[in-house]
Amino acid sequence: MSRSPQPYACGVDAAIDVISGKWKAYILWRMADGPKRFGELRRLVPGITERVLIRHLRELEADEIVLRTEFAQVPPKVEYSLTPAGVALNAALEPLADWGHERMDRIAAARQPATRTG
Amino acid sequence: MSRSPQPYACGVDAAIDVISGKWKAYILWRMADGPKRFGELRRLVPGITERVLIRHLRELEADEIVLRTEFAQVPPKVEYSLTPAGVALNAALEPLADWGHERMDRIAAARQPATRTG
DNA sequence: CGGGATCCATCAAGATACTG
DNA sequence: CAGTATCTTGATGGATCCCG
Repeated sequence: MSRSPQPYACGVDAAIDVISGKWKAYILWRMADGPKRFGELRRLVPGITERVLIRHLRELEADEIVLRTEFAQVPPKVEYSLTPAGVALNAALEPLADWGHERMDRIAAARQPATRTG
Repeated sequence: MSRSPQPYACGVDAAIDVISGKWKAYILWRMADGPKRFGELRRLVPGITERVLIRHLRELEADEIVLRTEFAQVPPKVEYSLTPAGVALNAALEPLADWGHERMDRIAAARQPATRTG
């Protein structure tokens, strides 16, 4: 998926397209409790590289999910926060999160090729 | 995204991982009103190739979202239907679909690089 | 009809290094 | 601190041909 130039058949397509980045949903989740700085997000999303983080942030910004606020200061400071649309998206994600939560290990199991008992 | 071997941080990750295929949500949507045959799905999802369709179907099957039923007949017949988990997933997708529906053109606009008036 | 196999294009994502 | 630039790779999606 991801940013197909085609018109969407239904709302799901569009929504999925917005959050189908590898870490996007996770980033949104982390921003739910308030604005975050770049460095904060990097720490909150272990394993992500700056390049990927900034890229996801930019895409989310383009989709009006997050708001980037730049402070003109001597030590650079930028804050990323959820827009109203972002808050609404997070809310819409809740049932999905719930569904995913109870099926999480089933899903994880499907991604393990073998049983690997030893 | 897609089928990361890592454990999920939250339910959203897992859910997104399940439906982040290019056509997966759309396929699920189409199966909501009853079992579909392979050829039907191919017609219902215009533009998809057999390879990609079967691949998505297999993955959804592995995630226990769809059930594949094979009929031992002279003309081969296979039916794909939603499992209970698949039905629940579709239900959980509704708020997201709603969100996506009202922001659809905003999202589509973000994917258009320029204004292209001419 | 319902797939499988192979080859290919694209792009998201990761590693690393550098800058204002 | 908050990015940017370049290179590489692996996954996803697509085209085409073949088979039971």
